[in-house]
Amino acid sequence: MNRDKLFQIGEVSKLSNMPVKTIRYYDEIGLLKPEQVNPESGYRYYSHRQIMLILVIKHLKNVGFSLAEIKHLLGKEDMEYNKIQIAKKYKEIDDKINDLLLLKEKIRFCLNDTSNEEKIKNEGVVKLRYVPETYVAYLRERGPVSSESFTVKYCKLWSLIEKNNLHAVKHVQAIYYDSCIAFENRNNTDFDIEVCAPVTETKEIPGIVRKFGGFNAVSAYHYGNYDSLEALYTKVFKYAVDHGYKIRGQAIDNYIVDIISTSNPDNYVTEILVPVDI
Amino acid sequence: MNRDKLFQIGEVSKLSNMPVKTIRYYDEIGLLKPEQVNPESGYRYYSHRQIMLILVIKHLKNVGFSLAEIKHLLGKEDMEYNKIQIAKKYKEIDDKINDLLLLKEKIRFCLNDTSNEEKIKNEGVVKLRYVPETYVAYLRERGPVSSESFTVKYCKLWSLIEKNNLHAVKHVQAIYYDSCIAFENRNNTDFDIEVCAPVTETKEIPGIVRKFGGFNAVSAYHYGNYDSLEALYTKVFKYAVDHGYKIRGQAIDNYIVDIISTSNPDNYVTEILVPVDI
DNA sequence: GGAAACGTACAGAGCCCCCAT
DNA sequence: ATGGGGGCTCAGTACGTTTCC
Repeated sequence: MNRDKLFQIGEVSKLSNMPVKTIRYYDEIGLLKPEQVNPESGYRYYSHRQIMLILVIKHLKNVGFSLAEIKHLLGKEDMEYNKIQIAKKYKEIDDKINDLLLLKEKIRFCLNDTSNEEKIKNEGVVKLRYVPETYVAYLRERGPVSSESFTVKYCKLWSLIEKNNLHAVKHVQAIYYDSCIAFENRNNTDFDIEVCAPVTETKEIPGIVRKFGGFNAVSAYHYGNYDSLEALYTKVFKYAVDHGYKIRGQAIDNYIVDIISTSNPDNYVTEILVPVDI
Repeated sequence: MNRDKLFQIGEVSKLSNMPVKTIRYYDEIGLLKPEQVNPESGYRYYSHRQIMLILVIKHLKNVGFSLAEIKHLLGKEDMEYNKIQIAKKYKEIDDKINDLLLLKEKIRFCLNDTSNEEKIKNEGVVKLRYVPETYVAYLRERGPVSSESFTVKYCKLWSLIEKNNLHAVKHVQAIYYDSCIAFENRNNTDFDIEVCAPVTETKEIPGIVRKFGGFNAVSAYHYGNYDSLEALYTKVFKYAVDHGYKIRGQAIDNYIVDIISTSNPDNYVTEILVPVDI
């Protein structure tokens, strides 16, 4: 039976279009042993059946099996078993596609956000806008207004998102539930603050995901670091009062471009929102 | 400025939900250096800004950047550059999705084929069927009928498919252009044989991809190894003659279940086709 | 006594470099 | 030119030991 022509590793490589190193590696891990090995030179010799096997391995690799799985599959000659494995792999690939589609969606938001940046170069312009309804993962806690405490809140929010397998998109927001007090009592260290991030999931989960938006708000864009946010808030509140809108009592920072997108605070873009009833 | 609270690595780990080892590893590769290091103990101390950076790193990792890319991105503070990189990554993901969709399609064919297997348990039944039009990658060469020479032909066909970035689906076929001679001149070593495989691409490429099918053929299924294929061919030819069909002069092996799907030749399923004009 | 540090090995699927024939 | 082997990649994880707070 072994009177078939035997091929050297280089010939096999050329025929099967598979690097020599890889074929040697397959021998090493026991996936594809040569038909013969010259005990003196260590040269490997392959039969045409093994070359076919390389094609089979390629096929299975293309279908997404790992080398370990392929080794297992080649061991069995049972069709049913293979069919089950392939069906499983099919589902795996479907899941992977769904993950990537979500990821794509996420990135699309990033791109949109940064390109939005160009059309919102209306620094300091105050106007009324409707905030559409979305679902957000949220974390509401009392605490001081300091970047350190914000960091902690964001971390907690993110842990929440990760632990519940949610998919956050777009930018993060902070809601100050007692903004009116805040502006009078600067050095208070006990504010009622919520940080939240829009997610793709569209159902409420008590304590984790809730609806946000669905109201009108007076809005303005702020560029640069957060030192001068307050002046803009004063302007926005004044706008609401001047137009006779009823202020609901919260203030919202909508971090369009923040530390996630740029390391230079001068590039920050923040929309501030004061929800009102008109 | 450095009067902020500094965090030990364990605290950072708990807050950011990132293993201690990983944070240390990020220091090692220079991705995230601690704010301070105690020169005596080697203890690392992080500020809240660096904890935010961990979230940024997580975000970028989620979006598909490698650690090296992230290091590069964090080095720059230029928005435009980041935007370009993100757009690039977006395209990468889109490509990956398309690849997976093709792969999914490919697997769907595998599953269909093997489930077809059940409904074609009509061993030896000869009947007329229409072979629909498809596009196939093909390789037509003269040579002997031996498994060795077939191996070489398949390898060449596969190289062709790979080099032209084609996407083969379903099973492979062999077309014997001088089948009539073949049955008389068994030991001839110079047959006109074509091996081909259906591809998803739907345009002809001269010498590589062509249309196949669009004709009627007498068909029968063969189970097991190829030793007894010939008897079935005789039966099929007789069927064509008996029904008064005009034989076109080729014979086609359609390898439904072959070495790619099973390692046991007893499980092989081959459809044989003799194209006819009715 | 828990938490920090350090060093080494391992995972998958190969790729790259150097040396011998 | 064609073999062989060993070390390297990536993004960590696991194990073991020692030192620090």
